[in-house]
Amino acid sequence: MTASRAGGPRERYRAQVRAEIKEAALEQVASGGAGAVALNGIAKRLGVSGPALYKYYCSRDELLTELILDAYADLAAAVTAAADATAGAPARARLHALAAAYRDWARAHPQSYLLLAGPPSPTYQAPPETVDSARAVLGPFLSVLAQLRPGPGAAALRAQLAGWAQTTPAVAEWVHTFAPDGDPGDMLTGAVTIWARLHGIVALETVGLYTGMGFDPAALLDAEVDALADGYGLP
Amino acid sequence: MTASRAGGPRERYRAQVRAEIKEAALEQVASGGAGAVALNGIAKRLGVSGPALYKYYCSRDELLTELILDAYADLAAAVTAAADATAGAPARARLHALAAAYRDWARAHPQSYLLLAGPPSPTYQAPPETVDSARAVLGPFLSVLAQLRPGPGAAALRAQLAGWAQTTPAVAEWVHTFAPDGDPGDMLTGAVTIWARLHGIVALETVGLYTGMGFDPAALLDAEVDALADGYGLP
DNA sequence: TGTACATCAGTGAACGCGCGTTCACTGATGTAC
DNA sequence: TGTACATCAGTGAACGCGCGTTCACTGATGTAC
Repeated sequence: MTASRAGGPRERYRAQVRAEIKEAALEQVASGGAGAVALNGIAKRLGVSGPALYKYYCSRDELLTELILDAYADLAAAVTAAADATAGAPARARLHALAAAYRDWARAHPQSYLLLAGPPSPTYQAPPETVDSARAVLGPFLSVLAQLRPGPGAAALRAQLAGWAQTTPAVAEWVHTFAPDGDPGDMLTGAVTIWARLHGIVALETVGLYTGMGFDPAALLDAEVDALADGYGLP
Repeated sequence: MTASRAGGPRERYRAQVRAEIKEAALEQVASGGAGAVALNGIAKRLGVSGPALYKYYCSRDELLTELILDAYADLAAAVTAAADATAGAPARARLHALAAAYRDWARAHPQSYLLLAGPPSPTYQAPPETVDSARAVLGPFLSVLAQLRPGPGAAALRAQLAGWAQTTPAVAEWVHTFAPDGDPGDMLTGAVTIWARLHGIVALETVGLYTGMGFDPAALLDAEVDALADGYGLP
């Protein structure tokens, strides 16, 4: 038997073509959202017949899933880079930096952001890996929030999330990785809160619902980050 | 000439059929999002040939636009009802009620909410009426926020929005309608802030990104509303 | 009240499109001996 | 080093689908006199 060996020329070629396919698909996403991703269109752009793509992806949905996972990874990398770049700075300043990195990524790849924000098509079923990917984005925020003192208002939420961490070891471990000294309930409360605030601001901006309203979304983002930092007593 | 008179039987029939078409379209939206809206499918459900629909809507996009406007109106009605039902109650309690009404509407019509939250298709161009419709949703929040004292953090945002109200009479008028005694800059700041927070929480819930996270979105919503009320010094 | 006519809802056929996907195949490429 | 063979990327034709939209038309319905 003559199988293609790992790292062999054929396998390397495969990886490269897969990357080219994803690149073309990303251009389609950028130009018209998830709905614009069409295998035939990709094939045409690569100068190849349609069925050829089935040597690399066994369905359109599989390709979409990879695009989503890539987008998550990309966004996570941007946020992580901001966390690394501000290591040692006061928590509030870091939070501003992470939030700005999140928003900037969305502005640079608006349609990719919408890909993460919603189901790409009625029939599409999100695979479970996407949940892990979302965690990668939120992780750096955890490390920045490590010293938060949650307000009394979110008691119910905090209790629920503390319970989640207690019953789900993977979650507790994840929190511990990014915020070793933090209380899991507090940390998760902070993460979920900042996540929702970020998404709200960025999603409305991305779909264009601020159009015609005379304000800079960055100002709203800053105000919300400050409000959160105030509420949590961050320095 | 024998034109069909306003209120005549033919015109009444037209209105009824248009409503049936929208109803069928709404079912499609509910089952698979905006992408699932297909004229042929609607025709089939109404027991009518496809081209017949063109007597009522001259294109698919026109139908989509009506669905969006209807959804906005429906959501606005739900929020307004909550405002009316709590007239006279403390601002904080009313804010909770409006936020809950907003979320409840989204939970009752998740796909319709997604219709508002994003462009239904790559080619679709949102008509300007939708902006006015969004205002109708936010209006009741303005009246509830009438007595807010904005924190110092949002100075930049407040200044920008105050400027917008000054240069755009329609906006100033709109604010005045719902919050006659409020400062336009403060009012708009509050409205935009609560809007983004609501949308963040509700959108993440609607697309299912909280799946597997052990908390009740209502708890998050309550915590965020409380935080906002605290920040704005609402009773 | 009766009749002739204009209106208009609805039909059926057709157009042209692009889609995802399958299949049997060809021909180049890497591999094993 | 040369040769025979297995592998596998890519092709072209085809399937079946549903879509939005147009067109010329029929037949019922409401209206005007």
